[in-house]
Amino acid sequence: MPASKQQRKTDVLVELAKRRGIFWPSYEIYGGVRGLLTLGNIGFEIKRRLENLWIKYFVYSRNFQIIESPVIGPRPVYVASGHESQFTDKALKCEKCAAVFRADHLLSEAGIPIPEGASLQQIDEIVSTKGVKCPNCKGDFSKAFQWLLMFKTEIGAGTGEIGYLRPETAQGIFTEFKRLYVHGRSSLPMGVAQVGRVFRNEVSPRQGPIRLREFTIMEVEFFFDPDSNPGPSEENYLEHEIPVLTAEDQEKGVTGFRKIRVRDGVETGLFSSNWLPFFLVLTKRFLEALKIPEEAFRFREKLPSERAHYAKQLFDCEVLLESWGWTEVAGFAYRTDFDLSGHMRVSGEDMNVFISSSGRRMVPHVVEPSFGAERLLYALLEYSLRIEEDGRIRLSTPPYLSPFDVSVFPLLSKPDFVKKAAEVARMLGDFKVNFDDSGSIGRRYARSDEIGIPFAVTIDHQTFSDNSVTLRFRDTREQRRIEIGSLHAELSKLLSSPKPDV
RNA sequence: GCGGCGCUGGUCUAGCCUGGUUAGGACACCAGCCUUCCAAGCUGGGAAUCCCGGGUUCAAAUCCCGGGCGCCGCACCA
Repeated sequence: MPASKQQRKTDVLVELAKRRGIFWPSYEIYGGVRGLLTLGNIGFEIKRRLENLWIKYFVYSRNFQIIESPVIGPRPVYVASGHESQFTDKALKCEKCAAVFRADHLLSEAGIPIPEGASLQQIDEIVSTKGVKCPNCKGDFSKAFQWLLMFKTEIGAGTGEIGYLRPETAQGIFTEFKRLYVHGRSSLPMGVAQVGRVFRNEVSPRQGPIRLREFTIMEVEFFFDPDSNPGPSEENYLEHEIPVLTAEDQEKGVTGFRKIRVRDGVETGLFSSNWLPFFLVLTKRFLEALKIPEEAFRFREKLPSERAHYAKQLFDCEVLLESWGWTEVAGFAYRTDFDLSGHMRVSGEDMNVFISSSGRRMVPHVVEPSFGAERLLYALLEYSLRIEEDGRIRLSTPPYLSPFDVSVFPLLSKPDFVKKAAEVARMLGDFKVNFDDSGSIGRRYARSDEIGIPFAVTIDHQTFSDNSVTLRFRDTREQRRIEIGSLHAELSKLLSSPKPDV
């Protein structure tokens, strides 16, 4: 077996990504910064198409709103959201061996319950009165310290007004809720989406493109009234099967997942809101469109101890990756009215809405599907990567998620061939065309396959006599002769993306 | 954060242990020739802060110290 077959896909992909301009570590000339990544020409386009497909599935198909809010938020926003106090690790550092522990984990493992939101002083007191020592070396701990996972900045010159870089896009939706509700014709349910950069000052980011300090989130805040809109009015989603690993199964030590028909899950009370399984089914359709294999993703219900501070119930969508195992690519949280109530309390603005059917006023509840774009991009690339027997690399991305729509090549790099090829390339101006006339035809096909361009049009001798070209398919290397006149229509058909059917 | 290992043109790497010519190769790239379909060949070419800083030495890619980044394990991952 050739060595190339035993190569890790991760290594091949990372090498390809650097060499062909998909992604690479940022600021390398200054030594690099952990957790920051630059997307190149190819990576940018694949990610942009991935985002567009997500928008098609999660925004357009449901007629949701989509907005773009600032990356910087004033401090009160993140006081109200609970991030300033909760999106933080209180940590203890051993004075002897310098190991760092999360205070809550360390103390609860030692059988000492600590009060919710304990202050640093309280933790120091507990540590000294209970005589807690470092589990590694029995050394003493220094004073507890706080590690805030949000990036902090200052708004304005010398004003001292603290701002935070957003750790999620959600708060930019919640803070605008009153206006968005009017734009949404003052009725529930209502979905508002956002795609944008978020920032998390991770203690120790690693795993290449998987754990980043700055990345792109694609999320929907879905507002509803649990009494009058407990779930979708259509019932199609109930008949779908989804791969689920429940909290109950995990507590029993089960590690696999099982296929659950949504209707059965609903009837056994698995879901705290029926909007959760609806979005899980939509996500299953989305991952199918990404060609992530059926056995390679699952929805894992998070255990109560793993849940974010705002979540009543949380499912992660995990994709199985070669190097990192089951990896979270999306989270589905039932946030209840936690966020709007928080902003109501801190800002003093009334977030209640009037429900006509019941004549009642209430603060809307929220279910939030939230996707990490870079992780999905990586998963897409890993499951698209093909390493041929002869060592050739091919990215078998779905056509609608490829960095170019089509390559156009002259068979030979002679002036008349090149001229004709340029003409055909111009004619296909509605598509993103990769025109290449350097090297041999085989080399050009290889370069084109390597970055996943699904189709190639080649101008050959016959083109000059009957105005036909060959259309080559990346995955099969099959070639079909086609009239130049029907090329546009044929490509449009081949490049169309699927529609969510939920 | 802790420990181990690593870092050399765009990519992958030889050289490092045992300090000393113009830091070698493969692939990729560019130009020309050739070429009737899958990384062919020929000729020429460009391209390297040997991760950064300091130290030892007549002399450092090579030895020592500190830092950055990467990988693996531990910890962390609202």
